[in-house]
Amino acid sequence: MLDIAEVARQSGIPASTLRYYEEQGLIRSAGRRGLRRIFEPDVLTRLSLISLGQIAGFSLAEIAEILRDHEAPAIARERLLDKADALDLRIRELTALRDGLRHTARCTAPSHLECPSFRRLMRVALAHAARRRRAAARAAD
Amino acid sequence: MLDIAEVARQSGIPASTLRYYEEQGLIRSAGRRGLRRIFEPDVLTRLSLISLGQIAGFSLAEIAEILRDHEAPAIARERLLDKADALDLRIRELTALRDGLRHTARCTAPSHLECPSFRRLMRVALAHAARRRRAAARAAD
DNA sequence: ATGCCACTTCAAGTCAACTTGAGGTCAAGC
DNA sequence: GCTTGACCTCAAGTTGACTTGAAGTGGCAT
Repeated sequence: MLDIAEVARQSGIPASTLRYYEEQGLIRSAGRRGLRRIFEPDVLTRLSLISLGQIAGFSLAEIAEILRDHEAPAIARERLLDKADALDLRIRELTALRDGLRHTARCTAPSHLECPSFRRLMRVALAHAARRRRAAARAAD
Repeated sequence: MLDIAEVARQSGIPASTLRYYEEQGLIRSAGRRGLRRIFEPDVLTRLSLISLGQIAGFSLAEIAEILRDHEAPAIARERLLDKADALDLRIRELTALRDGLRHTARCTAPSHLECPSFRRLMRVALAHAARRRRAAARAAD
């Protein structure tokens, strides 16, 4: 059994955040010793999963939902595959962007705006931004 | 010359956001017709660049700085290459994550936690999260 | 010339994900 | 048994990127 300071030390996540995660239902403590929370060691695994989800671009609310599902007998496989596909798209975008940045740094043309590959990149950017706004608007319903 | 509604229409960015961007020094209007802003058409290029920067993970403040540099005779090539390298790292992480998600969905092992590749993925996640926190702390100075 | 309504400003609100602070409790070492 | 200080709660503050609302102005079609 670990106290909150030990969990913080081993996970690298501040105690304030751990309390916040508990309040949000992302983790739970095994009980209390007096006032103080005590945690089972496997909370560290759960915290890894939470970090993983954050990198993947899930909100904490989504992560909470997935973790709930995960505790049920069946794992939400479809959800994971969806997110993998979304990551694919994002990876392609970031790759294009990276290449665009390298090109921009290398290219000695008088203006980057004359460069077709740079202009293509910008079109992708606006399209992506529009997509994000639509997604945000949908989520606001 | 374009009015704000036309810029909004062509860029897909709401007028409220365009005013906000102007206030933040990201774009500027060519002048006013009465109270109303009028924009030169090349503001659309600038807005593309802003979206591009956002995808790349720059904050608006960073984008403003880069755009300022960009207007000076020399382009901040080094900065761009730095960001390209940072993107490389991020792309590698996301790729690992995507593969991990696909594996997790496919893998029928009783518990993913027993799977070595899944466990490796989780270590990467915690390390990444810690790095982000350190970066945020540095930025807070 | 007049009325509409797209524009304007400015302050305040929102959202996620935390952090901070004040004031309180209690387990443990001396 | 007393102090210390790590822990607790709960409310409020913070940051970034905007949005919203109220109240005002003025360009332009009729």
